Amino acid sequence: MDYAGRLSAHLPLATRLLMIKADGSVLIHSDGGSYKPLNWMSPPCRRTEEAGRWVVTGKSGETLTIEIEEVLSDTSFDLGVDPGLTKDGVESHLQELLAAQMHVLGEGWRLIRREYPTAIGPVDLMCRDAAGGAVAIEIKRRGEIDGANFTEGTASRGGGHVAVEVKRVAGIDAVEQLTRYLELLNRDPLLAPVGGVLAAQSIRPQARTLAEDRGIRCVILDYDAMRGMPSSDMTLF
Amino acid sequence: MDYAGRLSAHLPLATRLLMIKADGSVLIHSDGGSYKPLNWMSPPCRRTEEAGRWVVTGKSGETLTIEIEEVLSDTSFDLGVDPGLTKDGVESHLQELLAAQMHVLGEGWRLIRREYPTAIGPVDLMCRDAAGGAVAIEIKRRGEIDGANFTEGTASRGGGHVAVEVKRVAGIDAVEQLTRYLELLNRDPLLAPVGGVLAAQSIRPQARTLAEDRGIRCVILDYDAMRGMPSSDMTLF
DNA sequence: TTGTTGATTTCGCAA
DNA sequence: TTGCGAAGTCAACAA
Repeated sequence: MDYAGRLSAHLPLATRLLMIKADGSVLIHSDGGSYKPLNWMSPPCRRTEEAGRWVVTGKSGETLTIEIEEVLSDTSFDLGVDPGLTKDGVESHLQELLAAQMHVLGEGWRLIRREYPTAIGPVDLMCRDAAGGAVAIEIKRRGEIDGANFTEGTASRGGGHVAVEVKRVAGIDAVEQLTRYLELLNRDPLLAPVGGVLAAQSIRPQARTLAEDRGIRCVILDYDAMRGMPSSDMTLF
Repeated sequence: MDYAGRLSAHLPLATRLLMIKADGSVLIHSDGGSYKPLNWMSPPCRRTEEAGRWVVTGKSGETLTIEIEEVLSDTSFDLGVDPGLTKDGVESHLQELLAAQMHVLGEGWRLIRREYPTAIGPVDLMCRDAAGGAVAIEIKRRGEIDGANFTEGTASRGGGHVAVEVKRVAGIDAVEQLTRYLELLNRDPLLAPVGGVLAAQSIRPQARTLAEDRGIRCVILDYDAMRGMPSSDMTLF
């Protein structure tokens, strides 16, 4: 095998596993290492085959040339469409954690339901604070809060309803989104008044300023601490 | 498939390609994407097999559970030992190029040695400018210079010694690193005074500002042009 | 479209 | 063994 692209690489003659995916990409695996192949060609690419010689040409002109001395096995299957992979331990995991540990938001807080539906989209968690006020929570892992703390920010207003937004990587839009939720939720006489909480593992100063200017409480979540607390531990670390 | 480790992941039932390498590692590939499998278990790991159910346990206790509904094909081969891969065209290649083309840094510059040792680490290249001043070069491919040019930056000071740093992906730390080298090198009365040059394929404005503030010359390397010059051109770009 | 950041990163080198 | 930086990184996501 010879590869000529951003770098040059050469593989001597040996028994290897060649994989051709549906998109034409080619992988050359050895019998060890990790999931990374010895060499490969990423899609999009074209492959020409002639007399034991494959030439795979990538989009940018890089070439992967494979000389095939002997074929030990050659199988082909249509895998069909990929249903996709679902990962937890990320957003949804933090959502679970916070749902199971409402107390980190305040004494007496309790969950109403997850993925609370609204006209402009679901809020991750809906709950009530100690005074019985409704609380909406949207979960993401890291946010734009920076330097805030549970003990900081606008205190939970007794009896007031609180919407909690936990953003992952968002910018100021997390505050904007929470603001939209609050506007909508406050139109419901059964919920209003609804306060807001922006919760994240970290919040940028800009977002915090904007949030607090709108009376939205800023909350920092300690993911490691929360992960150590709950009863269920599907994840090991 | 279910994975429980640093995160949790689930794959629904579908036709997939399972690969077991000689070291026991397991790969689950779909028919697209890149060379990265949908899921995997890195070595070292152990695998137990029972009634269409594989359980792969990693070193740290993470588990990969695979339920096998139907086997379309099952082949096994001993690939033997891997002769290994040889790569060119990365850092060392650019180091070679610059070592062979000192003239791109200035007329009359010449190489002293590659991997020049210092107490805080090796400088990739040590050379002398036209006036006989010592020059230290550390090679990486892309850097944090952005918008600089050979004709820009602090001009090579006649007779002064110049340390040249060529960073690949570094941030401002490239400037810091070069600064440390310069401090150390300037303690050597046989070398001092030693100037600095930060060379890269691109440099971020921040780094350039910091560098030039410290009297470090900023240099952009034209990799394509440099590669086109020498006799060998195994790589395409 | 472009840039930035995280990854079950992997991989290499050096201390 | 450990730690750090590079990768033909890949991939998700914000600007």
